[in-house]
Amino acid sequence: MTISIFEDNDKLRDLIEMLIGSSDEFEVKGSYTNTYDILNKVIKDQPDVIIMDIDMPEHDGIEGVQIVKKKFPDVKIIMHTVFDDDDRLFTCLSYGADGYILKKDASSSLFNAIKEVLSGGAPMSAGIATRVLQTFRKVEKPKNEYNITEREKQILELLTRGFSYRMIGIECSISIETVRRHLKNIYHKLHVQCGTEAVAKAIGERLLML
Amino acid sequence: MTISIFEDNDKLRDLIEMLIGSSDEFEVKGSYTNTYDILNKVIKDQPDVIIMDIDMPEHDGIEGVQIVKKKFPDVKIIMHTVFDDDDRLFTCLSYGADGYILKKDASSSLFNAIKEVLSGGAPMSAGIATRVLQTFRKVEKPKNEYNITEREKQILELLTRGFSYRMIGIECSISIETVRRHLKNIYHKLHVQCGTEAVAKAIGERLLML
DNA sequence: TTGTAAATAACCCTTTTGTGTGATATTTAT
DNA sequence: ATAAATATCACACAAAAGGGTTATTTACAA
Repeated sequence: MTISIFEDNDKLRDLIEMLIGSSDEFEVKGSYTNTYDILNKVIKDQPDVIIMDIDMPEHDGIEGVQIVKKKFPDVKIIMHTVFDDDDRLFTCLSYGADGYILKKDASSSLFNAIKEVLSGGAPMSAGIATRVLQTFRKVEKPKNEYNITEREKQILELLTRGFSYRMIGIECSISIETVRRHLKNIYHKLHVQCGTEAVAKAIGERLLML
Repeated sequence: MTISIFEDNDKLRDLIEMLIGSSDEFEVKGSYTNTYDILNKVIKDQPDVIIMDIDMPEHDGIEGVQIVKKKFPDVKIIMHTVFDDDDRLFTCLSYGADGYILKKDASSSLFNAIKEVLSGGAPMSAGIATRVLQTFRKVEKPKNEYNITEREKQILELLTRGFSYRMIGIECSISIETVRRHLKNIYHKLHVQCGTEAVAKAIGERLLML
């Protein structure tokens, strides 16, 4: 199994290289200080796994993940970084990173992570995994802080689907005047001036499911 | 640290109980064959961690997760099940499950999982973690398949914020007629009939960030 | 150079929206 | 039982939206 390393800190890079090279299972094919021309580096090395730092000068690891995964989706990429903010994390994941290990973890984590991706897993530091699962938590209740009634919600939903006042009236079997009255109340409750703004707010605040 | 177990298979339940009980760190406070009246069971046991099977007669583990997490979000729940289908997995995660371990994994996994949730992590079997990360990949698509131009996007965004045609014109320093023309083009490109529908579609398909 | 796409603008005309004001059932909660 | 929401309908009116058509300018690529 072959590994490529992208890490701009010389000491750390040497350390990782040594750590991995000392194993008889893995071989370090290349190590680099940034992701400049990364495609050719990957083509040359043909690594099974890439250890990717994020913060590197000129061409960083996020760029690297994006480029490599687009061309070689089968190459496993483990992010190895100090950053644990949501922004960078989810950007990397969306580009297809296979693992996300924080540098503050023991270096044995990195070694285990390599074995884990190779067996089809997705190694993550504890806090990272928690953050990822957090995103699946249902947005509790549509808290309806605006006191929109059921009828109003129904009408708002039809509006969202592009129904005109008249069509809404027909759909709900009520007069267009009633539709107007409902929408009037809705706009007032949502503190908006018009239908488009109401729709944007309703979707944005998850008052209705789309 | 105290544990409660929900598992209808008698043999397996005994095994888990023994496995955990043999440790001097953990104490099994209760073990049950289904999640009937689970709230009172949890109130009585006051467990730090719950091991939760999914497939149990009458009241299953999915129901259990939902009920317990709603009242006691701080109790850690590890799903321990044979099922690895997306449906059950993401349902449990949406209810707030903290870990998801497959029964086919070594039983030491379960033991490690308990330690991991207690230290704030989110233990998952390898395949599960991969499945979870997979969902972030397809989210990546701000790919403007409708060929909306920059100018059009800007105008669409103003519309979303409740600007009238006239206000958009003033904001962009163009005549209302031009605004009209742009919106006309936008509606055509998005295959919608009116502004509200366009806004709903634009937000829904992430054509613009809100 | 010519052609295509984007942005700009105007005119006409109909329908739709949004608001103000008022009123009457119907349901729900106290 | 009674008060408070909620849902219903109506009328008038100004403003806005949306559709059709045509045209000019700019920029960039074939």
